[in-house]
Amino acid sequence: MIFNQIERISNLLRAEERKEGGEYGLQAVHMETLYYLSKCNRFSDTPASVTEYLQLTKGTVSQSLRVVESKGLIKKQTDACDRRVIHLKITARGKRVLANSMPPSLFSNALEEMPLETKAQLQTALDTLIKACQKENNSKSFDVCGSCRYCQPVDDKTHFCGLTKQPLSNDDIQLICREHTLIQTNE
Amino acid sequence: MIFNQIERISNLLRAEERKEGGEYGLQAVHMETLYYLSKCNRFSDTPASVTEYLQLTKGTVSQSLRVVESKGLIKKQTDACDRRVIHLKITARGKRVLANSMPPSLFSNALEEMPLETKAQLQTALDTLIKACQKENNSKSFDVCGSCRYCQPVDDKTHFCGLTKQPLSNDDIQLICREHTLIQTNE
DNA sequence: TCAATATAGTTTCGACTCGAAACTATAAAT
DNA sequence: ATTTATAGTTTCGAGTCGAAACTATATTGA
Repeated sequence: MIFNQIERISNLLRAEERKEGGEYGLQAVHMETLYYLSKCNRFSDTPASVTEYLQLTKGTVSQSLRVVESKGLIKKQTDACDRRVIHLKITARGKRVLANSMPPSLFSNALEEMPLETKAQLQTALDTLIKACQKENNSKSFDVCGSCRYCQPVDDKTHFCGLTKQPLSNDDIQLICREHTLIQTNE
Repeated sequence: MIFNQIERISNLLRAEERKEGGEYGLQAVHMETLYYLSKCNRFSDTPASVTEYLQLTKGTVSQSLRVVESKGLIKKQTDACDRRVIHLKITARGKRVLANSMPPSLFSNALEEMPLETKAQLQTALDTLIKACQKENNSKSFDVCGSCRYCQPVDDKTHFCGLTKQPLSNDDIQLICREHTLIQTNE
């Protein structure tokens, strides 16, 4: 029953993405890519990360990125330390498209209409579901730094990533990281 | 925030559909088509209904259906009353594929793990969200007969559809109908 | 240190999606 | 009986998608 609902909402979302993206000659997967890039941290804005997030092949993603780049929505930047790595930066134009389209108005309006209490319940329940899926997938949780086992508080303004050995700001820890690892729970 | 979660779950679902479908040479949209056909009623198993449900164009759907048919998962049947209309029937093979793949195990397992109370809250909250989306879309709600304004109870075993003038069984009213219309609420 | 191996990304191919527009066929309306 | 509407198909071009071969850079290790 819940799966029916998820499946339906997923189709609604995809239809909206097609509709919104269509105005700019974009496909649904382009919108999903752009949206991911707007939510991920500075270690996770690479073709490989997009590939893992969407669970496609790197060849497929490479082609889609070429299209999105050709429309002037992202820009490629070679990493300074590792010249194999490319960072995908959303352009000003890309940000405008994204701001107009995501979330699609169908969802922002529907969510606005919902009672606050129902929204709070929905958020908590979805969080439980996502965590269960992440556990089930047992790798690649693609969540925000704040909920990662490697994230350590330093003071009230900074945190520290035990994996990349990099400092993280309060803004940083709200971004999605490809290296995100679930906090271990003993059961 | 809730939108982030929905977007993530939607990507997880699509990835699972690709994975499960891939074993049979099927694409994600093929899985969604098959799943829809397994959940819809006898008035709604047509190419036009699939088109409206997925919000694609009829040309696109026509081609996808040809592929799904060529793999022996559905069969086309011309309607007896209106020879323009085609009914899409899932074959035994199609049913087997569907039973193996939908819901994908990632979701059935994750849902199994969730506490009953959380599940109940999730279901209620998702229902509210879907209803809000249906209202926002103001047409094409694609929901089960039971929640349609045209559905009238006759006795404890049968109902009656005021639109198609057809009797509906208790099983029937749990299937998705393309003519589904929201019960009007005065606000 | 230099060769083997691993990693990040691109390219190419073939099957398929997707929208748009032209098309066929049947039914309904006038 | 002729329009008009509806259901579905076909064709075209751009793009997705996976698989496999490819380039380029980093890392490993003998």
